[in-house]
Amino acid sequence: MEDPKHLEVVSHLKDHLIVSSELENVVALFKTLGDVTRVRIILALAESTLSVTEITQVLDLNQSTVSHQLSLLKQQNLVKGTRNGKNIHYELSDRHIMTIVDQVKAHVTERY
Amino acid sequence: MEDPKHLEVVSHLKDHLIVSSELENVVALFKTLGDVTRVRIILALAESTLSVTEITQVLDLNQSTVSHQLSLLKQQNLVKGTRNGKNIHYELSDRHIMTIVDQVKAHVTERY
DNA sequence: TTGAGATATGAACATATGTTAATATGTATT
DNA sequence: AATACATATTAACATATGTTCATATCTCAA
Repeated sequence: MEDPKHLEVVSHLKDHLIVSSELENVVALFKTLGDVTRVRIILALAESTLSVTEITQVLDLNQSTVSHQLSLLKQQNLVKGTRNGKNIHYELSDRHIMTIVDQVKAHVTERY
Repeated sequence: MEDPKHLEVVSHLKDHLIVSSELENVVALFKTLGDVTRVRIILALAESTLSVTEITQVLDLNQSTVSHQLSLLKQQNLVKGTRNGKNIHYELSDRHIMTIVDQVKAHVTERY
């Protein structure tokens, strides 16, 4: 009843599925994108470069929340900030991110 | 010192950034992909259709853990299972997922 | 150098999440 | 029907996560 090829494939699978540090990085990135606040910040920055205060106002968030989340986004290389006097202008560090978001949007829209 | 266009853009941004249910869905999908165990299961299923027991053996996981995580993956339409006697064969429900994973891999690899 | 505005940081808290053990449910075989 | 195997479910637990308040740090202007 069982396909002999299947058994062979499965028996060898264990050795081939390595827990690479690359996997850890991919997952960490997904985790970072798995929060509404952070994605809203990303979407806002996709429209325009913004200071922390501006993000706070535009998204109706606590200043502290914005700083904390920006810090996580920076750690993942998703945004970068450059000081401009008293303000820090934040922007997406990479076009790639929007591509990813669009990709997932497409997946979500497809269902049903 | 401030670009007048910038001010205008920002002042209108608040109304245009809607918290859509689509956003919620995108984020939920990211959150689902933001766990090593779940991604490992996805990567395993990308190689071959597998039963719960096989996943358990191949990935060295608790049977309960596998069932729980498969349940979450099913909720997000990432995998589907079809009963086959005592076993349930799980497979990726959609090619899209691997595209997304690859996309993110590319992003991660790019850094430095 | 003092004060005010902008941003970051630390601690505390409530909630969410992942894993496990125990058990229930489903399915085939005898 | 009884047993064994496969999968799902429930409850419990420890840990992780997101938000907030309070406060620190940084920068400019007076």
